[in-house]
Amino acid sequence: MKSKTVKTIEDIARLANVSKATVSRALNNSPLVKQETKERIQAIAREYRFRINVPARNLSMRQSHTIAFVTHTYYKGQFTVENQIGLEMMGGITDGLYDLGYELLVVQVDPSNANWASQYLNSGRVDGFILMTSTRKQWHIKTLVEMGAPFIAWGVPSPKFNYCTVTGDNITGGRLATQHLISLGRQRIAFLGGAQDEAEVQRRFAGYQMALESAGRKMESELLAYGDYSYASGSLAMQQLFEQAPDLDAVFVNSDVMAIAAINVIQNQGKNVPADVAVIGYDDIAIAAYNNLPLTTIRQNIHLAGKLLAQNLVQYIKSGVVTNVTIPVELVVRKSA
Amino acid sequence: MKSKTVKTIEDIARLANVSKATVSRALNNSPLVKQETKERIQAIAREYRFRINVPARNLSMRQSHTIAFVTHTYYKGQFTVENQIGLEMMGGITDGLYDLGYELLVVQVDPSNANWASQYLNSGRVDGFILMTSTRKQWHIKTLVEMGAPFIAWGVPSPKFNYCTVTGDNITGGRLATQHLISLGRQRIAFLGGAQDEAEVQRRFAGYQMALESAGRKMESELLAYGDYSYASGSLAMQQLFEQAPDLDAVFVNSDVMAIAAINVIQNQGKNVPADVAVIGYDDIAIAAYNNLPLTTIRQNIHLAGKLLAQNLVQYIKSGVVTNVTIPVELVVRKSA
DNA sequence: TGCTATAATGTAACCGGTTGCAAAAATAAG
DNA sequence: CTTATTTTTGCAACCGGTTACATTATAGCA
Repeated sequence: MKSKTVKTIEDIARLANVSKATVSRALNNSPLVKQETKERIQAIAREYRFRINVPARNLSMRQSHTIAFVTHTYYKGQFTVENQIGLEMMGGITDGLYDLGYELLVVQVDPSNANWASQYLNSGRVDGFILMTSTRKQWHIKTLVEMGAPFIAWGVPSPKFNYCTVTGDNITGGRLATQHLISLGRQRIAFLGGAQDEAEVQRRFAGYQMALESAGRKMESELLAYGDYSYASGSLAMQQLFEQAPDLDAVFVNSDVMAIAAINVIQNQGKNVPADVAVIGYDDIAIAAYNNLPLTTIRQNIHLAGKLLAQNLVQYIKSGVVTNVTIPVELVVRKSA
Repeated sequence: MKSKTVKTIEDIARLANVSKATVSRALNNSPLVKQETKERIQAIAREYRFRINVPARNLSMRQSHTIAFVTHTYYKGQFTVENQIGLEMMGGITDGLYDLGYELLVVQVDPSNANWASQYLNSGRVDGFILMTSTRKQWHIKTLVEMGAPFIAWGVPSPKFNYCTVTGDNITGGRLATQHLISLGRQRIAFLGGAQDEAEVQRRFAGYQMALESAGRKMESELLAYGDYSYASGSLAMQQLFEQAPDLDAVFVNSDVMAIAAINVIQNQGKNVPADVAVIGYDDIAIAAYNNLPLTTIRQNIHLAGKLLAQNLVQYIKSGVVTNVTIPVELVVRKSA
C-alpha cells in the first residue's frame, strides 16, 4: 500500500520524473507522448489509485461533460407513463452517457421560469439537455432553439424547428395493434387516442387506418375518441365510444394507463374482455404484465431509447449533426386481446 | 440590451470599478463588503445576466455541491416498489438539494465493482451519496463507512454502523394495518412479509404483533409467510399461507406489488376480496389506486422522504452530525380491506 | 488634531487540470 | 560527423473563481 499523498497530476509527475504536461497527455492517451513513457505513467497512476480532479478538468476544458435530464415536479402517486418508465429511460441514458465519458444531472424545472436553460448552460454546469414527453413542450423547444442550446427530445419532432429527437415507430405501432385485432376476427375496431393534436397520436392513427384499409375496410368516425393519457380521460373516452358505437368489439388504446381504465369501463358494462371486447394498449409499462387481466400491448425498447438519446445528443454537441432516429416497436400478446 | 461580453466576475469588476475579490464577496453576500457596493454589484450582475462559472467555483472551493443518487441498472419492465416510486423520491431529493444549493447526479453502479465510491468522491465529482433500498446493501455500507464517505440511506440503519438514514415508521405501519383489519372484525389475520431478515419487515411484524396483543389475541405461526417483494414471491407466499391456514380471512402484505399478486391467488381460489379475505398492502404505489380492485394500503410520504434525505445528508457533510429520522405513515382505505 | 480601532477594498496566491509554443532529444539524411 | 527532421518533453499561461493577508478609507475618541 502506497502513501495516499498522490492527489494531483503534479504528484504523479514528481514520481515519474516528468512534467505535469506529460502526465496530463499520458493519462489522456495523447499520441504526443512516447508509448513507453505513457505506460510507465499510467502504471504509476493505477498503482497509486489516482483520480483526476473533475472540476479542474471541466474548468480547463470549458466543458462539464454533464447532461441535464429535464423534469417537472412529480406529484404523489401520479399514474403516468413517464412515471412508470422514467427510471428505465434514465438507466438507458446513464448507460449511454457513461460510455462516452459523460454524466447525468437531474434538473427540476419550474415551467413558469424561462431562464432555466441559460442558468445551467451559461454557468458551465451542463453541456446539453434531454427533454422527456412532459417537458418537450413547444414553448421549451422554442427557447432552447433560440438560445442555441444543445438538446435532444424524446418524441416526434415539431416541423417548425430542427433539432435532435428519438421517437418510437408510432405508425408501425398503430399498424401492428390494428392488424392483430383484425387477425382476431374483430369487425368493429375502435381507436382510443391520446391528445388529438399530438404527432404521436396522429401517426398511430395513420397506422390504424393503414391496417384497416389493407384489410379492405374503412375507418368510421363513430369508432374514434380521444383522451389525454390520464386514467380519468381513458374512462371518459371509453364511455363515449360505447355511446357512439355500442356494438364495438375491439379497442386500440394509446396507452396502458388508459387501457386499464377502458377495461374497467367495459367490465362495468357487464361485458367480457377479451371475449366481447378485445383491448390492446401501448407502452408496456411494468404493470401491464401484472394486471389482473394481463395486457396485450405495444412495447418500445425504453432502455435503447435512453441510450440513443445519450449518444445522439453527445454527437450533436461534438459535431453539430442533427439526428432524428426512430426505434422499433413490437407487439406483446397477453390476455386482453 | 447590454453587450454579452460579460462572462466572468472580472468583467463585472471592470464595470463596477472594483476588484475581482470584491465582486466575489458581493455575489456571495459577504458581510465584508459595504451594503451599498454590494447592491451596486448585484444590480450589475443581474442586468448583464451574469452566471457564475460553476466548475471554477467547485475547483476553488474543493466542493462539487453535487450529490450522487446511487442506482443499479433497471431492467425492462421491472415491477418493483423502487421502480414505481423512484422518480417521486428523486423529485423530493432534487427539491431538497436545490434549496441548499446542491444538485443531483445519477450514478449507475456495477455491484461487482468495489471502487465506484472512490471514483466519484476522490475525483471531486460529488460530495456525498444517497442510497436507495436496492443499493443500501450491507456490503456497500461497509465500504462507504470505511472510506469515510458521506452518505445517507433510505431504510432502517444497520446496528453495526453509524450513519445517516431516513426511514418510514414501520412499526406504526404494521400496527395501523393490523388494527384496521381487526376493526373490520377479521379473526384470522395473516402476515405476508418481505425478506424475514430485514429490519423493515421485523418492525412491521412487531407492529402486527402489538396490535394483535392489544386486542387480546396471540400471534399464530401458521399465519406467517415471507417473500422478497417480487410479484412471483408474493404469489408463492400467499399459496403457502392458504396451505397453512385455509381459514384465514385477512392478510397484511408488506408491499403493494405482493398484495396484487396475493389478490390474484385469492381470487383464483374462488374466494372474494374483501368479503372472504381482506387484503392490505404497503407503499401506496400509483397503481394501487387504479388497480382493478383498488388497494387499501399504508402510505409513506415519499416526496418528504426525498427532501429529508437531501437535507440530512447536506447537514452531515457540513457538520458531521449523524441523523436517523423516521417519517410518519398513514392508512389509506380503499376497496380491498 | 493625531492616533487607534474598525470597516472596506485590493493584491496575489491558489485550486488542478489543459495546451500553445519553445526546447531538447532522437533519428534520418547528406 | 554535421545538419535537417521528426519525436518527445518541458515551460508557462490560462480556465474563473475564492480567500489569506496587506492596504487603504472611515470612524471614534482623547
